Amino acid sequence: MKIYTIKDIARKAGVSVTTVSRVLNKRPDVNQATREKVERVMAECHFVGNANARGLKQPDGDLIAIILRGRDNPFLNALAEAMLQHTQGLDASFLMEFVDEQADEFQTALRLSHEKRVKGFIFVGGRIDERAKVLDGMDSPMVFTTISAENTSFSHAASVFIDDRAMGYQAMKTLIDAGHTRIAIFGGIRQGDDGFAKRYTGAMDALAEACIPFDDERFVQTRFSLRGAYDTARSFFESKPDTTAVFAMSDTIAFGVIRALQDMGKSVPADVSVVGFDGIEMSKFFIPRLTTVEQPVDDIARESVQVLMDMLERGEEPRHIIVDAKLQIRESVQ
Amino acid sequence: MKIYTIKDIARKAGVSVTTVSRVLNKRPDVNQATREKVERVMAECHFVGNANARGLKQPDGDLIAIILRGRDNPFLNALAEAMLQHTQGLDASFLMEFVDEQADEFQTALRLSHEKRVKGFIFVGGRIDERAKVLDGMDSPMVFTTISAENTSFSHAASVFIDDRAMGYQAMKTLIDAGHTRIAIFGGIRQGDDGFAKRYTGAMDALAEACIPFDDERFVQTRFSLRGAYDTARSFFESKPDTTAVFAMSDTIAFGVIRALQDMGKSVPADVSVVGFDGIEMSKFFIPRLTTVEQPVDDIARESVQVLMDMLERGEEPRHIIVDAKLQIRESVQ
DNA sequence: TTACTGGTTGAAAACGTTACCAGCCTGTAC
DNA sequence: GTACAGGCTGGTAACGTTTTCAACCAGTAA
Repeated sequence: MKIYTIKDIARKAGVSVTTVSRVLNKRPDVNQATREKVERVMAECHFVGNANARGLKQPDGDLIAIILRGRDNPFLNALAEAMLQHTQGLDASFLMEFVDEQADEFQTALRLSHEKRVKGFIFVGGRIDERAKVLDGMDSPMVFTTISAENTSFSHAASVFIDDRAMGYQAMKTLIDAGHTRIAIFGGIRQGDDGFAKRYTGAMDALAEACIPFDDERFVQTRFSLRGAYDTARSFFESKPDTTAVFAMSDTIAFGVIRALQDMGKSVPADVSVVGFDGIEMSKFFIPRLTTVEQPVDDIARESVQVLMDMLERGEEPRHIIVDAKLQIRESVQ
Repeated sequence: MKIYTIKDIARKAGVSVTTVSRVLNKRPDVNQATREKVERVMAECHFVGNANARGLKQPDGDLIAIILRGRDNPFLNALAEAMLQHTQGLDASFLMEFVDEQADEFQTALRLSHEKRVKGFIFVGGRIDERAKVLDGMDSPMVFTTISAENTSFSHAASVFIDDRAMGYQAMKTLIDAGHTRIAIFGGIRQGDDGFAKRYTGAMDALAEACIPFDDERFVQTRFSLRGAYDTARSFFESKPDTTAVFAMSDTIAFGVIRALQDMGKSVPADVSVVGFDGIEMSKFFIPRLTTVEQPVDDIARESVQVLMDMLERGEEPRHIIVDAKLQIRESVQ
C-alpha cells in the first residue's frame, strides 16, 4: 500500500508542502478553512509523518534516554516505570531503551547520542566502569541509579542510590537480633557495581559488632534468578544444614531460597529466617511475606530525573544523592 | 561536544563522502589503504552514523515490530522474550515496542509503519477490534498472539493461540474431580479479547457436564494485578465464605487470591483449592506451587514469527494456529 | 598504437521534512 | 491616492545519509 508523504497530501489538498507542514505542526498561521481541508485529506490517507525526515531536520529539543539493563528484573522494571511517571510534563522527550545482560550499555548510549542526538542518559541497572569515558568525554550528562558514581573520575556522572552498607548492616542486624548466629549470605559480585560489596561489608560490620564469627563458606554466589537461587540453595543447605538464617541480596533470590528450604522440609521462618532486598511487589504477597529492605523506587526515580534535568537545563554540577531505604519487617524472620 | 557527520570524516580523511559511506557500509570496492585511513579517523572521532538520515534514504529491508502491551505482565514479557530468541538469524530486523494499557496499539503500529517503514507486526497482549482495519487496509501482515483472529474480516491477520475453551474446561474439571462444587471464577472481560470468555465457557461446560449448578455471584471480576486480586478476593470471601475452590484466569490473580485466603485464616489447598492460568516462572516457586494451565510460550513465539515470515516473504495466506497448552498439576489443588 | 577491462573514486541527486524568506492579498491609517 | 501592517501562503535551501552514474587510472589484450 502506498505510504503517503507530505507532498502527496499537499497535491491532494491543493496547497504547498509548507502549508501541510504547518498544519502538521499545529502552527497558528494557517487559515481555518485551509487547515480543515488539509486535515481531512490527512485523515483520509491515514497520514503519519516520517520521523526520520523530521528528526533529521530538527535534531533539537532535549531527548533523554533511560537505558534499562535487565528486562526480567521486577525491581529495575518498577524503577524504570516510576521514572517514566516522573517525566510527565517535563520539557524534554524521553525514550526507553533495553539492553541485555551481555551488551555494552555505553556503546548503546553512544549510538543513541549520535543516531538520535540523545542529550542525557539515565542508567537503570547499569554498571560503572572505564567504558563510561566515551560519554563523559563528550560532556554528556548521565545519571546512574542504585549505584554510586561518587568516587569516579567522571565529570558528568551523577548518581542516586541508597546507603547499601547501612542497609546491609540493618538486614544482618535484624537476623542477629532475632538470635541467629549461623547466617548465610546469598548474593554475587557484579563487575562495576559495588552495591553488593557494600551490603556485604555492612553485614560483616553487624556480625563483627555482635562478635559473631563468619564462616566464609556461608557467603554463596548465585545467579539472580529464581531457578539459580533455588539450585544454589539446595546444594548449599546440603553442605551447611545447620544454617538458621539467610540474608539474600535480592527478593528474587530470597524466593528461590525459601522454595528450596521448603522442599528440603524446612519451613520459613520457623526453621530458617530469610531477609531479602529490594522490596518488589511480590514480597508483600509471597507466603511467607518477605522481610526485606525496601528501596524507595519513587524517590530514586524522581531524584534521577531531577538531577539530570538540572545538569541539562541549568548546567548544574552532577550531584550524588543518597535516598532513604527502609527495612520492612514482615513474616520471614523469626 | 561536536557531533561528527560523514562530511567531517571525509574532510579529515581527505576523501569524498561517498567513500566514507562505502567504508561505513563495509562495501568491498574500497582500497585497503583508504579504508584503513577512514576507519582510523572514524575511530578517533567516535563516529556513529545518523540513523535518521540513513533511515530516510534506505527504508528497505524487512523491519518487523513486536508490539507488547503490558510491561508488568510476566507472562507476556516471557512471550516477547521468547519471540526475540526466535528471530535470531532471520533475514529481517525486529524491534520491540511497548504500549501502555490505555494506548491504541494500532495507532502505534500505523505510526511505526509510516515512520520506520515497518512491514509486519506481532501483537503480544493485544486486542482485536475494528481499529485493526487501518493496518489491514494497508495490506500489512500482522499476527495476534494468545488470541484468535479466525472469525474476523481481516485478510492479513494471522493468529497463534491455545484452545482457551478446552483449557478452561480442564482447569475446572480438575477442581470438580477433586470433589469441589462451590467454585468461584476470578477473571475479567477484556474488550477485544475473547480468550477469557472462552475459558469461562469451557469452565461452564465442565460444570454442566458434572451437573453442578453455578452461582453467578461466584464469577468475580478483578483487575489483573496482585493487589487487585487480593482486594477482590478479600471482599468476595467475606460474602461467600463457603466457596472451596477458585479458578483464577491468570497466575498473578491466583497469587493474590491465595495471599488473601491465607490472611483470612484459610490455607491453600487444605481449605480452598486454586488453579491458575499461564504458567509463569513464579508458579513453580510460589508456596504452594501453583496448579495451572501452562501456555507453551516457546511454541507460540516460534509459530508467530514463522507465520509472519511466511506471509511477508512468500506471500502466504495468514494461518490461525492452535498450539497445545498443558495443565500442570502441582500443589494448590486438593 | 587503440580498445577494453577492473579496481577505485567523486559529484550530484535523491529521501521527507522543517525553517527561512519573500510574496501575495485585504484592510486600515495617513 | 499612498503606505503599511498583518494574515496567510509558497518556493527553496537545508538536514546527513545512500545511491546512481560517470570518470579516472592502471594494466592487459589486440
